[in-house]
Amino acid sequence: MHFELRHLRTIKAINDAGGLARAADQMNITQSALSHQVKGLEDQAGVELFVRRTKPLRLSAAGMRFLKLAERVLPEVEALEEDFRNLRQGRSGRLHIAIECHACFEWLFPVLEQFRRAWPDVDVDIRPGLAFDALPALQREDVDVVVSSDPESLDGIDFSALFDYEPVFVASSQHPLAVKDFVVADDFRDETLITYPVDRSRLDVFTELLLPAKVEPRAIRQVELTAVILLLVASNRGVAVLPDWVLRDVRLDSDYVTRPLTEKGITRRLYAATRDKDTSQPFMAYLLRLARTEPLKPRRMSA
Amino acid sequence: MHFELRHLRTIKAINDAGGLARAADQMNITQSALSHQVKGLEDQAGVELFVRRTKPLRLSAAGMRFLKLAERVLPEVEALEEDFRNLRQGRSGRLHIAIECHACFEWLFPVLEQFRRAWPDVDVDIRPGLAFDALPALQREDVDVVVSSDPESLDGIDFSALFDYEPVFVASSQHPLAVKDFVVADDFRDETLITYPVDRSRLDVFTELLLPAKVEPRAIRQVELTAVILLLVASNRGVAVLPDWVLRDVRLDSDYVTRPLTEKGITRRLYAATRDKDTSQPFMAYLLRLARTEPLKPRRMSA
DNA sequence: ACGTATTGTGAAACAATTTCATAATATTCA
DNA sequence: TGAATATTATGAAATTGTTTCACAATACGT
Repeated sequence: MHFELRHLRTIKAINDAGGLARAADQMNITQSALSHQVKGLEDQAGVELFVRRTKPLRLSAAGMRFLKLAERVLPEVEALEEDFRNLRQGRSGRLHIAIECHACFEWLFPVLEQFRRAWPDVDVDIRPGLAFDALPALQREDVDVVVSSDPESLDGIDFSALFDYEPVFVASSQHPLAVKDFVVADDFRDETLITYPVDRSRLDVFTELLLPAKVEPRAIRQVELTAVILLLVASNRGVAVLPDWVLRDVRLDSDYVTRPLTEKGITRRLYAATRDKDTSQPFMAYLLRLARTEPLKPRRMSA
Repeated sequence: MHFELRHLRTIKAINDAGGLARAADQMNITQSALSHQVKGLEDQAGVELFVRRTKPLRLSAAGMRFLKLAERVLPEVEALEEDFRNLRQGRSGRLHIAIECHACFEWLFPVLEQFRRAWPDVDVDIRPGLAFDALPALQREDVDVVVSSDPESLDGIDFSALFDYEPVFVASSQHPLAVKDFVVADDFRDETLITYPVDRSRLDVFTELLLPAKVEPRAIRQVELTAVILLLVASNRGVAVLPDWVLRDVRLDSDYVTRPLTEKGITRRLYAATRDKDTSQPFMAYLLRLARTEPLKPRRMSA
């Protein structure tokens, strides 16, 4: 005994139309087909769904229960069908974002706020847990966008450049290094470096400066929140290296000094990784455009 | 685009089994059949339901929504299937009863109370509104049992005798007629007769006594509740004729007198009308047995 | 009781699902 | 990395299910 939605649709149509013949019309099949179908259904169910004694076919008590089920279930099914239609047309979808760079919250949040207004049917979320192994998760479709500054050549994955940024040294204006025009790797030897609590391989100071120069800071202190890092820096408990966009406000604050790393400064580029089949989806394209233009109007890509 | 429960079952099975091949095993079809089915479903939906890049097939975001639907809908469908299984085995069903005789509540209620304990899955109800046209309603399957004292020969309808009863005259012990051993039609000429608010054709006093004798009571007062009728009778505001089973307690009460109608008394028989296809259903047979034996142990059928 | 409206039935046409055999692809483990 | 294994995909044929056609049977209204 296995019911099908076809059966639910049939029962509902017959009830709505008030008769088998009229229902058949509405469903664009012959009355005969419906009659066979009802017979088959009643055989399967082993229960009489209709009162045969009367002429315009009417539902029996058991048939009524069937109808109740149909009226609860069919709208849900149709809602999903509608959902899929939207999805096919790119009006709805899922946008779960993994961020490898810990500081990206800072510009991503406002971007997503704006995105949400433009695409209310898209299911937006940030998955901070997946900082590790974000790209495999992208391939497995556990997430839909990965924000990263380390593009890899991966099958089926597109990397779209978003914008360039500069990892910038920040210290208290009381700090000895404040007198220098720029800082170099050796300057960190006697400093306490404050970083996000992530692996060195994903911190620009290390990958771009300290590891190549084989310099180890005197101490490292890991702090979760950007605001707290800045607080500690201001009270001279250590120094930090943060992306320039995080330091927008700090640059104007006389408690801090900001200095480039190396004489020329270091430039890094941020990318959004997406599955190639999604990259040109309307809402995805919209997000990428937004992420390229919105975060920092003053500072654009340099190349 | 038309989904079927088969598709929901497929998605759920693949998710539960963690792979297409294992799911096919569980569903007792070949892996190939499932593969074709999934392909067909994705074509219809126009949406990728699975991540093909990985090997044990996994649900995509859209597939997850489909799964959610399946997990909401399938249990409901299975519940109905279970329901129908019970119904086929006669364990569940509907028992909506129409009573033509207004006083039948008195014995029917306790009977149904006992019935409900024995058949908890049967949907029991009394439909008092259908006192008129109860038999057509029975044929239309609007109700399942009609309690009546007027059997008709009707196609597809069985009348099962339940028990005999006697319509009995009841009056205050202060009433002038209390001195008589029995009452006759003429005795009503100067009385206020208290009856249920139904048509005369369904009141034994009229059909069996007053109409044949062409006697009209001085006044008629219609009262809904049996207890209220008895109250009015006790305070000598009128007389009534009620079935003996209603008067069981009253007979022992010195405020009342009860007297037979005519010298020999009148005997009526109560029937339960059912559709012939239902009459031998287990729970229906149980109800009829109960209704025959339970109401009045002291008084059984006389013929 | 007759004509009309409605439902039921069997055989054939049509459409779908499933199987079989085998290819293609991913994953695992040495 | 490359074989061995596990898993999914595909095409053609067999099977099963659904619909149509033509007409029979049955209820309903006047």
